[in-house]
Amino acid sequence: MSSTTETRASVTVSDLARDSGVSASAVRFYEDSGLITAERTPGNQRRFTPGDACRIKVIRVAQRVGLSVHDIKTLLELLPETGEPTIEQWSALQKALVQETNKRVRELNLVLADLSSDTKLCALTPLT
Amino acid sequence: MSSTTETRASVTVSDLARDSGVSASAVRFYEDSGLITAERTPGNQRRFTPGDACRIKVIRVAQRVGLSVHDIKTLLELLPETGEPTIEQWSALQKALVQETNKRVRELNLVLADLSSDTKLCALTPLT
DNA sequence: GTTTGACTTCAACTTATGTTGAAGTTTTAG
DNA sequence: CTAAAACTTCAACATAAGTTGAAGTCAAAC
Repeated sequence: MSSTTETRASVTVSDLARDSGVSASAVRFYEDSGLITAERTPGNQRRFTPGDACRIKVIRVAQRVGLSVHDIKTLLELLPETGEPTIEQWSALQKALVQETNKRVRELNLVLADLSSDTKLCALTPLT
Repeated sequence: MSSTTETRASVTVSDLARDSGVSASAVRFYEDSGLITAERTPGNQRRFTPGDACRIKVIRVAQRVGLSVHDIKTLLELLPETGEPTIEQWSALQKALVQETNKRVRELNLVLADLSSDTKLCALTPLT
């Protein structure tokens, strides 16, 4: 009854880079930053799980939202440190990302409001 | 018939910093970056015009939109290099800022769309 | 078993947006 | 005039998010 999908470490740095759309150096950077984790071969090479590509895709979406690596690290604590996340965990993460996105949208709407109330942009020289 | 408002250089770095809400070092940085210009006293000290506080306020709004100093420099080319901008010039700038803001909002809306079409966040393991 | 292509670590470099501090000069108040 | 406050330039530091390259090690194919 063991799962057929091998989730154990088998993905190399460059595999993961290819699968997730970031560079190999970024993959290493994310591991150094604690956004992803890797097992090591006896020879000390990194081995990721297939699910890590998912994790990196989440990182990329979060970056589009405007979150920093530090913020993203916090967000990813919604997922388990080990093994595949449950649907519920993914949902919680998704929800958090949606909320962050809406926050940024609200900030931009404030900017639009400020831009419209002209005098806030800058007190225009009053017409004579 | 000369104007009563003295627009000629009379504002020091720290005056401008106070009036615009940024630090003195930021004021110098913006001048170095070409976002604002200053005349110099015989002793080589910077002297800004009162209108420069406006310019810096625009810079700050533009930063809230997410524009870089480089982008902002381009934007500010909508204003005259010298003297007070006309209402039309301010309007053009405001319009450009609104457009940029809307662009960012659209980008965030794309993120929201991606977040909603779950499989884009990451292909969730299909429920058995 | 050896070669070739990945992989490892680590330090230095990059861009952006400033801040901080040193050493020296101007301005201003008295 | 002179002393204090503010100004000048310039170089170094700070943080974010990586990239690049050197020197050495590992894995895979033949």
